[in-house]
Amino acid sequence: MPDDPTEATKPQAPTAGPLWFALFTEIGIIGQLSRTLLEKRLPEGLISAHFAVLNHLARLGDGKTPLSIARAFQVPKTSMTHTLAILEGRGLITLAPNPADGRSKLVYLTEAGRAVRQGAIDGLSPDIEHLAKLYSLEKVEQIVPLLEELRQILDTNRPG
Amino acid sequence: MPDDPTEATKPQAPTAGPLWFALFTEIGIIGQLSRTLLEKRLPEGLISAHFAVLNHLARLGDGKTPLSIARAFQVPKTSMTHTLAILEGRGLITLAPNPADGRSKLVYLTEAGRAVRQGAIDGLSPDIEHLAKLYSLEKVEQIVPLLEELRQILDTNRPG
DNA sequence: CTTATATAGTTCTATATCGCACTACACAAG
DNA sequence: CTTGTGTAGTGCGATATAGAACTATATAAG
Repeated sequence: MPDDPTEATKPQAPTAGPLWFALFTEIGIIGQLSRTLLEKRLPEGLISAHFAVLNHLARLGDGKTPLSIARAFQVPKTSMTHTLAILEGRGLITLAPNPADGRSKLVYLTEAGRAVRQGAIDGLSPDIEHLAKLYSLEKVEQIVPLLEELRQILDTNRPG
Repeated sequence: MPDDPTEATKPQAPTAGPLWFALFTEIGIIGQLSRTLLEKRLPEGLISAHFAVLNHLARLGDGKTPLSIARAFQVPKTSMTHTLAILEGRGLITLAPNPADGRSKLVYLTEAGRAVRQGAIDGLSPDIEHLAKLYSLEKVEQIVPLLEELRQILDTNRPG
């Protein structure tokens, strides 16, 4: 029935669907491209998911639990266990028992972890400057709040 | 030196970097959330990457080569080989030799493939209607062209 | 025609992601 | 204290992603 051409004659909301699809498609591709860009600036073997954790801890403060980090990125906790094991193996974070809860742990950045994060950020700055020449700051300023709002809506209406 | 506070007093482009970071962070998280949303509406075992291929072929016409599809999504061709093998195994596409190039193949949607795609789209329409109540169409219309432009810039300036 | 180089796709292998089942601890009820 | 229920994290297995090396075909140079 959605293929019925007469459907399209409905006065309100003629076909918002395709626009939403286009939105998510663009977001998917840009996500892919930016991930690739970032990973070129990371030490061998580190990927976007690893950086994301380092960045999260540096920006919002470390001493977070693994589960809270997993939730922040909307990934299963098993994935986070794996990511944290890699980071710990590389000496970029340390895992300490949570004094407030025996089931839990707390994640702390090491100096090496901070350095890797800062190095990636510094390494990206030429890329960003280059982008800034081609895509005006005004556009970025326009998009970011719109995306933040959308993210929040998707986030709070998750279970579906 | 990027931590030097005096840096921030530069008249032009005081710190565009963090804004760009925020942009890509939001895009990453929204990508993650929308992927999860989509996968709830797909048949068991099919994921976002599989749907993307079906959708691509349905929208732009089938008879594409595997490599062209890989490029459209910015994934390595080895990943596409795998994805296509899954889709073929499920009877959602067929792979035919390319009469114009003996090295190459052409990908065609089967009726089952079209049906799975349409089923996912139909299944998503309640979700989209729900989103549309919380996030105005105007905002989507505002974002999409901005993202398209950004994607194109990232796409053409890839090698870095 | 022969050779050199480039391209499409696959195979192999390593790592990432994620669901399921499990353990350990927390906390409330009794 | 004991029991029942919920939560944090892990181990394991299945599938996804991606780089390196390989095969087969195409195309250009001579």
